[in-house]
Amino acid sequence: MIFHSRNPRPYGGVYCSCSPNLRFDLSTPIVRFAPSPTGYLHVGGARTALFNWLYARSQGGKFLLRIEDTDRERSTPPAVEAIFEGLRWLGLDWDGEPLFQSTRLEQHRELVEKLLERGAAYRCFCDPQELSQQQKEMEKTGGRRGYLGTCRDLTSDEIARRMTAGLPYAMRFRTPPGETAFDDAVHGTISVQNAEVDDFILLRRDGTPVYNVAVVADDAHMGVTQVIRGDDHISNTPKQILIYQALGLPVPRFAHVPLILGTDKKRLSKRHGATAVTEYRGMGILPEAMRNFLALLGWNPGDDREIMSLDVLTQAFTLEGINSSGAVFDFAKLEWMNGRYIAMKSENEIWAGMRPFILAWCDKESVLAPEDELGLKLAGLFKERLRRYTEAPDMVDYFLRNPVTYDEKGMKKFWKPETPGQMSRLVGELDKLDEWTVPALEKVFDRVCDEFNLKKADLIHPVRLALTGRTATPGMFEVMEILGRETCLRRIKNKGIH
RNA sequence: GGCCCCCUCGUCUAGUGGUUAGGACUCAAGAUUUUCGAUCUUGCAGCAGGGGUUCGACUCCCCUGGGGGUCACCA
Repeated sequence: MIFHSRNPRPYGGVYCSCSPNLRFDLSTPIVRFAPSPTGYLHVGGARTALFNWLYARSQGGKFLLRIEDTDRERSTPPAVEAIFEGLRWLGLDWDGEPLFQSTRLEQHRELVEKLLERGAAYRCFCDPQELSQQQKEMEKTGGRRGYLGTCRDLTSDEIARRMTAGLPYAMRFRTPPGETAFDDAVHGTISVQNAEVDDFILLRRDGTPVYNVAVVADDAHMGVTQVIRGDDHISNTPKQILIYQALGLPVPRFAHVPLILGTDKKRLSKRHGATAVTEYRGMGILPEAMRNFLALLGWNPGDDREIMSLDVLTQAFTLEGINSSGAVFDFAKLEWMNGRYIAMKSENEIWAGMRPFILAWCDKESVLAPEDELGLKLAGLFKERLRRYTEAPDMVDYFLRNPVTYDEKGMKKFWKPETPGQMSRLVGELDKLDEWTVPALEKVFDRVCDEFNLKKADLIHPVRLALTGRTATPGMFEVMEILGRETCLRRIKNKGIH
C-alpha cells in the first residue's frame, strides 16, 4: 500500500510496493555507497564511502553497499574485488551482503511498468538516429535542445496500431510542468525547471532500464533514507525525485558532497597522480591517516581538531559540517598526517610497517636483511622522523651496510687535516670501553674533546660522516650504540686514521 | 552554449553584521642542540571584483569575473 500525505514526514510513511517482503525500521537511517565496478576504488569514492559510513555509524543506522554493475561492458569482477579491498583497507565495514544491481533487472522493469500504468511514462517510437539528427539541427538554429514530445500524446489507437505492427519503442518519462526542488543537506535548496529535465528515457528500445530507474528502484528497495553521493549527481537528482513522486514513494534526503580536485582545480584524475586508495597503501600511507585526511577534505568538526581517531570522527560527524566547495587533494598534508600517525605507533607496529619496504630494498641491493631485534631498534630511532614507511630504506641504509658514498659538502666542511689523528685517538679510547652504551660513549667523546681542546660537535661531525656517510642522522650516540663497537671501529678506520 | 553548483592565506579550513579575520599543512627565520625531514617559538601569506542594503559588511541582495559539474536509448 502507498501512503499519501500532502506533507509527509520524511520517512513516516510505510512503503513497500517495490519489495513487499522487505520491512525496514523506518526510524533507522539507511545510507548506501554505490560504486560502479569499472576500476579501483578512487579516493573520491573512498571519501564518499567514508562520509556514508560515518553518518550511518554516528546515527546508529545502516551502511549498505550496492555494486552498480549494469554496464556489462565496463564492469569486471576484479574491479568488484578491488572495491571491497579498498573499503576493507580503510576499515569501512558494510552491513549485510552487497547488492548487485544487475540482479534486479526485472524489478527495474517493473518500476517502469508501474509508471506506465500511472500515466507517468509513455512509449516513444521515435528513431534514435532521427532524434540525434533533430538535436543537431536544433542546436544549429540556436534553439533549446530536448525531446520534442512527438510521441507524448499518441492516441491509444495509434499506440496499439504501432505495437501490433511490431514497431520498436523506448519508454520515456512524462515530465510534468513546473519545477522540482529539494533541500540538499550541504547545498541548501536546489531547484530546477522541469522543462530542463526533459522527457528522459526510462527503458531503452532493447528493454533495458536506464541508470536513474535502477537507482530509484534500488534505493527504494533498500530503504535508503539519506543519499550521500558526489556533486556530479546533482543533475540526476530532479529526475529521480520526479520518479519517486510519480510513484508516490517517500523521497530520501540528499547530501551532495563536493568533488575532490587536483592541484589545477580540476576533478582529480589519473594525470594528477595516484587516485586509487590502494596506491596509497603502496606508498606507505596508513589507512587511519588516509581516513582522517579524507574526512577533513570537505568536512570539519567545527573546532580545531585535526588528528582524530575513527571513534572521534564518528562522534563529531554531521552532514552540516560538510563544505559546499570543492577541495584540492594536498599530498603534503596527507604525508604530514601520516607522520603523526606513525609517531603514535608502537615500535612493533612501526617495524612491521617498515619491514616489507626494507626487505624489498635489501633484496634489490643484495644486502643481508635485518633481524627483528635490529628492526625494532630502528623503529624506535625513526618513529618521530618517518613520514612514510617507503622512506625507511633510505633512512636506515647505513645500519644495513657500510656507507657507499660520503657526503661531499660534509667532508669538505668537517673532515680536516687534523681529523685522522683525532679519529685515531678516539678509536683507541673506544676500543678500551667496557660498556657500549650511550652515556659511556658520550663520556669518551667528552674526554677526547678535552684532550684536543675541541667542541663536542667538532668531533661528532666527522664521526657521523665516517659511520654513516651523511651529515644528518638521529643522535650520534644512539646510532653508535645500535651499530655496535665492531662496526663503528671498522668504519672509522676505513675512513682513514693515522 | 543551456542548466546547476561553487569562490576566506599557495593548499585544507574557522568565521554566520561590529574579530588585530583564527587554526593546520607548506615555506622562511630563530631557539635548543651533535646534525636532521625531530622539538619549541616566531614570521610570510587570504575575504575574486564592482555595486547596493546598513551607523557598520568576509558575513545579506544584485551584477561581473573565475572555477567546476552536467547536458546519452553510459553509470
